[in-house]
Amino acid sequence: MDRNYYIDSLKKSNFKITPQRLTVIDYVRSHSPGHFTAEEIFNSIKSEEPTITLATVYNILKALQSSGTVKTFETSGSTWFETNTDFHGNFVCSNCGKIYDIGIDEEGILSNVEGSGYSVQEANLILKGICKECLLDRD
Amino acid sequence: MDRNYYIDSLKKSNFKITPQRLTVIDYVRSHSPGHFTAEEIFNSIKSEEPTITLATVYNILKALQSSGTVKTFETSGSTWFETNTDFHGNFVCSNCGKIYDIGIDEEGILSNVEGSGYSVQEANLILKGICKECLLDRD
DNA sequence: AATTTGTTTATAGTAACTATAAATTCAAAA
DNA sequence: TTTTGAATTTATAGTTACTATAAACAAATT
Ligand SMILES: [Mn+2]
Ligand SMILES: [Mn+2]
Ligand SMILES: [Zn+2]
Ligand SMILES: [Zn+2]
Repeated sequence: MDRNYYIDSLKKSNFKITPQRLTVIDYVRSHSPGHFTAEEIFNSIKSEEPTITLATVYNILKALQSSGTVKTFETSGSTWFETNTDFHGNFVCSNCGKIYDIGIDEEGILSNVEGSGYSVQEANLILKGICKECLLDRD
Repeated sequence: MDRNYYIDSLKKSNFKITPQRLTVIDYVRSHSPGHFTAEEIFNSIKSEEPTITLATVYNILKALQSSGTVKTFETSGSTWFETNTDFHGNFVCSNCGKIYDIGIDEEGILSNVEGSGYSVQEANLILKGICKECLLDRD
């Protein structure tokens, strides 16, 4: 995604543009699509942004989330952030820890739920198992 | 589910039967189907089991989980335990906090993922939104 | 340039677990 | 039925991931 997409989305939600926010945006953009913890981002950018704190990274991610450019899900005791805002499954490999995006038919799931009278704001499908690569290595 | 189903499942996995484990089993059985945190269970059973600690409740839930009678998922910063081990979605209402079980076609999702070469051990669909009841009250 | 309001920083605090080791108890075997 | 050994519970300390607070600072509107 274009850098301005993140900036404009922040502006549309009345968030200010700060150097710290731009640094986080540049980080997630250059690692996109990917899955990050706040701590991971914090550790990676503190050379470039030496006064930043972990609390600020959490705040920035919350701002990005509320402006719609970042999504989250929880698993293995922590919160993961990602720039892939399309509906998809997140497959966590029990062996190597990598997280993979899996295309899933949104309509099939949501029609089911909304048909039962619920109004869905957010949906997360989290899968655990062994990934392709690890299955091959296991011989 | 029958009380012996939990007991036999523990035995099959070489877990011992203790009064504390039976108390937790009785609790989840009598609130089934439901969604519990470890703390919730701990607070509810400590009148009956006055020396029990929260660590023990966590241990017991881990034993039940590994013997296959209890499943878990994470959302809103904590781990939820449930006795419904069939594949289903968990809908969390943003308004009242209640969690509802939603029937979902497992085959449709898993065929998609396993078709891509992954071996799935576990799948969790977590939905957030406004529940039926809260939608009606909102007028 | 001045003002306002949002943001960052530093730091303290909390919630949800997890680890450790001693005391206890379960259950299989003698 | 007692003994035995491993599993479990308990008490407690520790950790991780996150949240709150308030003062210092900076962005953006005028
Ligand atoms: Mn993803
Ligand atoms: Mn459920
Ligand atoms: Zn793997
Ligand atoms: Zn509700």
